[in-house]
Amino acid sequence: MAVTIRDVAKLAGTSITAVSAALNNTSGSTIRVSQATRERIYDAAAQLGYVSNPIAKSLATGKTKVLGLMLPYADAFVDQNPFSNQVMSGIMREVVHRHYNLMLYTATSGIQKDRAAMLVDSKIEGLLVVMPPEDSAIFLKCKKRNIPYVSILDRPTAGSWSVNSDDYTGGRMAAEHLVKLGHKRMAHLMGSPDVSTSHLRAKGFRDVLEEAAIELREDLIVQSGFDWRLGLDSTEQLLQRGVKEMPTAIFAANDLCAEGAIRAIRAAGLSVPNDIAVVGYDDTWYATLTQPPLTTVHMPIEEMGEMAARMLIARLEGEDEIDPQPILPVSLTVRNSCGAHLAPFVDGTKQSPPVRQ
Amino acid sequence: MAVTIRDVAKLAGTSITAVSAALNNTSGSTIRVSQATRERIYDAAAQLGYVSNPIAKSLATGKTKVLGLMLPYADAFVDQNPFSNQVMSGIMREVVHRHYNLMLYTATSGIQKDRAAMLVDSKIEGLLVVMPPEDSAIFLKCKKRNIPYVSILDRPTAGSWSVNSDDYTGGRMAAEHLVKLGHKRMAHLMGSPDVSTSHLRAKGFRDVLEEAAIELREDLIVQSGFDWRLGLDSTEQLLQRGVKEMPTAIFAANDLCAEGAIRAIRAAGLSVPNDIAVVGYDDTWYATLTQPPLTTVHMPIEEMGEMAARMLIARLEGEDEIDPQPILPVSLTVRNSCGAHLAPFVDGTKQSPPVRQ
DNA sequence: GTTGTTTGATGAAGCGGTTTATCACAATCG
DNA sequence: CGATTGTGATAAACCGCTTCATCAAACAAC
Repeated sequence: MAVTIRDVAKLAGTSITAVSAALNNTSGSTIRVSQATRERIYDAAAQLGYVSNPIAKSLATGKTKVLGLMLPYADAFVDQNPFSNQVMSGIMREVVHRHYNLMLYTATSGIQKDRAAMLVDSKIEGLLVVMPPEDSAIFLKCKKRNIPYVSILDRPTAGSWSVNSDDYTGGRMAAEHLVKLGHKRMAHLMGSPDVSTSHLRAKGFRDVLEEAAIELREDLIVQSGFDWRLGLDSTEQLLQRGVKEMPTAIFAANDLCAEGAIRAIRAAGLSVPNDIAVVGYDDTWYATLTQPPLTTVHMPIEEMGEMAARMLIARLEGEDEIDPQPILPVSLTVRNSCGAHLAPFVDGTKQSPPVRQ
Repeated sequence: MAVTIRDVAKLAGTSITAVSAALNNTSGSTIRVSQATRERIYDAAAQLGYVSNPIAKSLATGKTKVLGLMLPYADAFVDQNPFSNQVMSGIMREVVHRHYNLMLYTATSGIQKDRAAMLVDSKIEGLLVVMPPEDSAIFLKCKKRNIPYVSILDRPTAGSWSVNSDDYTGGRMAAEHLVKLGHKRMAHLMGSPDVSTSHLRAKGFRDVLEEAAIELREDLIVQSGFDWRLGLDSTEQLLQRGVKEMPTAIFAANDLCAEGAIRAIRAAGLSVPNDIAVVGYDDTWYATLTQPPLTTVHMPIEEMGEMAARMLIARLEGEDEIDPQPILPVSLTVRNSCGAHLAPFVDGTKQSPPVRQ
């Protein structure tokens, strides 16, 4: 039905081999094609509207030029969190750039985790996994099939390839910002306990308080989560301590969690940032929509996706000298939820905002 | 390297043909395999850990069991709008259920539209396109290659396959709700003018006002867009008319646009819903996060994705009797942005909320 | 003038499956 | 009992492309 390489060869009056070589611009091969025949072949191909069949090519070469992307195991996460979108954007950018394709896998409602792993077949050369659960069956499968993989947001272990951002420093930045603004009683709403990022951020937060010689209250470091409902609930509980005991600042697990915190605070008749300052994490587009706009730790999400794709492709192409566990830098995006826009720093010309003692 | 069908045949002491037939549970074929050999083959396959190579299979059968998904041409849309996530969820559900795979394509920053179309190759059997621009090169390409496609949210044209929701009725529902609540001066922030949905919704809105014998003010039906910034800007302009002339209710292009409207209203020192009621469209997860939570027209986004995938697969498998242009029903999700929760309906037991004349 | 070497080109063997055509043999039938 | 039917199995062609091994001719070197 479709026009094949044979048809081109016939029309050009050459061998199939020549067509293949000419069309692939083979350079390192032993096969040579003269300029004259090369042009005859081009003409014939153009005339017939020939496009090479990638399936046949894959079978012959053993390469598909397709990467897999496994999105995290939660509908809510995928649906509600802008994170996966951004990471996908980054991945796509690199994948397109390197002339690869992307095959999508998710373990959404209805199928078990392990069913999802089954789907990963030899159509793909490598796999990108976002926020894999601890004991994912996918990795076993990949290892058995010898499919290289790179995970995004995963605790780096020996020999693993994973892209992370600097969660520890992120935690520090949030804390440092609050400390500079004069806060003494700060709470941290921790993210999901089974991802390492949560602990690293908390550690950064703790270390800064310690270095600043601020009393570390363990009861202000509470388990919350990456959902705004959880942020709301946790904050409500913190507020029940009464004015004297409640924190003057909250470092939330992520932007959505911060949204919940802000709501709880406002619902209690208090003001952000005047009564309680709030810092988020991620700096997704959502951070501009909170009221007030959220001061938050910026995570280079797209870059992480891009980096992961780049690493995986580099590995597939046998490139050398790839750092298998890069940690991308974070930064602090200052908006209005901490009052820093009113009086940036204690050491600046303006007064620091009033902070309840 | 990997174990092939030949290895299995050798170990089982049968022909390759028999292995192929046995493992595919061929029923309609002329090839028969006895129960005894069948089991020998199963054993051998299990023993060797054989998995069939989908590439080779594709080459032989001409089918790849892969669908393509082309996401819309805008970074902001993909990144910020929960829509594409939800539609993807729906598609994945059906795709997994029917044992297909999904290949992702996007035209993100850096590559031209037409480059994106180039990427679509014969690796896919069919293509799903979300919100295609008018004169997309993709469709030409698909037609040339004879790749069937189904579009989601696209003006249905003769012979096209596309999934839509009932935008006209959606527009009506929003308007009817407001009319029931006693509003007389209503505005509509229209969505992007180059998608048909915008016009259909506006038409529904207009028709209801007309039927209710409410004066139709064309200057209150303004061009806005699917972004919250646009909603904010448009609403600010509406508010500049002064209290006597400003609308008592606004029907926004979508939830994000409604968010902008709410902000503008509150920034002007007015209240939602007491001064101005707001209705959104889409009912994405974001609608629960506006303040107050948004009354909005629910669009069955996941179902639309699922439906599109189902149609495409049905077509590929030669199934008959498929409606090529289904229109899925919408409904109204009533929350707090119109005051209906305070006094549901004029014909109910409660008083309708006070509405400025 | 014989021997290398380079250039241009090709046939044929895969890659790992599916499928058609063919065949041996046992069972059923008039 | 010869003819027909059904069952079980297989060899070989094919899907469309890459690539190895090979070769003829032109060219350079000794």
